[in-house]
Amino acid sequence: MQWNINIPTAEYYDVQEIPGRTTGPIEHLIRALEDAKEIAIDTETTGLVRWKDMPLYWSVAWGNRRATVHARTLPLFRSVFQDRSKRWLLADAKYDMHILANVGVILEGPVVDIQVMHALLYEDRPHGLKGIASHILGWTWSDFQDTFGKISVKQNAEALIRRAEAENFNLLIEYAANDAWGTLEGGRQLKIQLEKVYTNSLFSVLPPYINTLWDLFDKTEVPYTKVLWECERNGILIDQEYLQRIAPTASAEIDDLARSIVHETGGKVMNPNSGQQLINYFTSIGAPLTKMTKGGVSGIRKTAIDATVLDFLSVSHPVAAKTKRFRELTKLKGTYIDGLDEVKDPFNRIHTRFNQDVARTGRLSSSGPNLQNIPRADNDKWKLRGAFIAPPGHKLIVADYEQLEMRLLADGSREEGMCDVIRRGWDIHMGNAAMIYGVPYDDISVAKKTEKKVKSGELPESAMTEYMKQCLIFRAEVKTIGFGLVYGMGDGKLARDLGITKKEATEKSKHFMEKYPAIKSFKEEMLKDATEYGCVFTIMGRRRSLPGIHSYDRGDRSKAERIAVNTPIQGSAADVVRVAQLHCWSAGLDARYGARMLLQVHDELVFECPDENVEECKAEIKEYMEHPFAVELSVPLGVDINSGASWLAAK
DNA sequence: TTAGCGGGCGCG
DNA sequence: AAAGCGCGCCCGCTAA
Repeated sequence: MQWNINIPTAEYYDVQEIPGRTTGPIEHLIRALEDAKEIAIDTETTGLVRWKDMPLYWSVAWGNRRATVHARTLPLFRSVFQDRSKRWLLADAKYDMHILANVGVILEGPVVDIQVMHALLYEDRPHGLKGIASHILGWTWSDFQDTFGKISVKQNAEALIRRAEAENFNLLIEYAANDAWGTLEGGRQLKIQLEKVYTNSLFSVLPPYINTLWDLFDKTEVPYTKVLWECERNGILIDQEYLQRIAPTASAEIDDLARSIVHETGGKVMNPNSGQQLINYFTSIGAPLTKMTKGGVSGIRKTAIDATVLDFLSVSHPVAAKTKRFRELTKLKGTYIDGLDEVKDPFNRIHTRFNQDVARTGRLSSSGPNLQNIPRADNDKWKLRGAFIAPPGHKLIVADYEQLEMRLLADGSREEGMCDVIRRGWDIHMGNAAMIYGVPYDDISVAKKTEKKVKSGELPESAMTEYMKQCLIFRAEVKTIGFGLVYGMGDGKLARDLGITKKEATEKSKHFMEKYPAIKSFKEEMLKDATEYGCVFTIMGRRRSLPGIHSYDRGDRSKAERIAVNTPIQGSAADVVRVAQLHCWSAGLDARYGARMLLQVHDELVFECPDENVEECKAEIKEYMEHPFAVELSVPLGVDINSGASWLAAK
């Protein structure tokens, strides 16, 4: 096969020369790498578990050479790995960094993840090494499975590689060296491409040193990879006994509920988690099922039986209420109680992956397990956040941005009314309601407080006056409209959410826009960018292209328009948090306080800190988070920061 | 047994 | 005419 890139011969090295196998003495490779400034590196490992698995082979590419090397040589390359002036190129960098760290190897220089580079340029394409190679280099080679065979229970990665070692060693050398060469060449091309893309920001704070996507990548994404690697490496401690205590209770409760449902439906529903059985049952008793699902990729719409439908049916059918409860409990049990238990390390710590190249907006995603969707206390009878704890002598510090997206909307639009609300330190939704309906802020505030006291039984129902109720309706309306406009909500959905007619909803959103005209202009500006340039920008100059914006399909076009409004807000929030994390990291909180960053949950950071340093550390984190940029935004950023023995207690 | 899909639902 | 954004995981179901 002829490829349109040059592929040098794969060299092989081991601790000592092996006639007919190695290419030369290992010292030659050490010397060559000592001279190299830019090196791609990859590992072949015993498996995919990042806190446990070990390297078997590693491969490197630099200049116009590539080599595969036995893992036992790694200690000999100390001088190479410790050289801070070297740039390392990797694909899925954090994975290999974990594997290397498992044998004591730390890459001290900057680590460049070509998957993140690719994600900045081509949001809608696959960012895996093989995907990048075929897309950017026009080069494909046989993947792990085609080279070594399928990983199964009986044949794990190590067994497969050992077999190749014995049976077809050259194939192994070739495969490993391909990965490194593809990474090096892909990285070189992507750098050239990133340098060509000039970027922009609607907001005023884009630092002068960011002109192109390469600048954005080099200044923020590259150091961020290491920050995230440390978060992953640290992991978060789990209270093992806590989980063990609630697991049987949960099982028993679920079983009871299931039995009761089977009984009440006369045995027609054997498994309340089966949508089909539920649909059959409710149809058989003549219950109305009108809602349809979206239909997934195929677009085939089916009868929906989700929480909204079950709520509706609950009024006349107790089975529906029980089914909903059953779903909630099995979700908690399966995903969070059993799920977390299965992935903890021997020290009861859980290591999520923070994916830097997944979300189209520039947000992180978290997986294996996802620690960004742990239930909140108000939605979880077992208080699972209480199972995430600090070790003895430590506290968890939890820092939350207050209304970050709304504040960025205020800054981006320069809507004076909204900026004013924020500068006064008002609650954003109450303040907006006051501005838009011309009601005194204090009245709404009093109404909210009274409502709270009535709910807790401290005050009688009669304490709520009609006027107070009206104030709260104003607040609820403005809150829904506010969130809705960030997501591009239509009036139909707004009407449904507020329980009013569509005509009324249209009136209300019109009224909102009349009072906050700059918000309207902001939306129009984003749509203009999208139409003219085919992309929108975030505060740090991240781009998202919108191919659907000129689609002839009205649905696709509308979707692109909603994205055009949402991405600058959601993506800018992600940028702010990212920059704050970089500040926290470069401030050396670990060295000075023994404080470690553990989690990022979009607008929230979680740290672990020795008791005696908690207050000082909190003050510093708050400062970094509230002032991420050299230039101040047009509104202040607010951070709510707390500490406690657990994630639950620190809220 | 395994893989992929759709529905549903947890979070921000 | 109607249309909310961004994720990942569990479960049931079907096909291979």
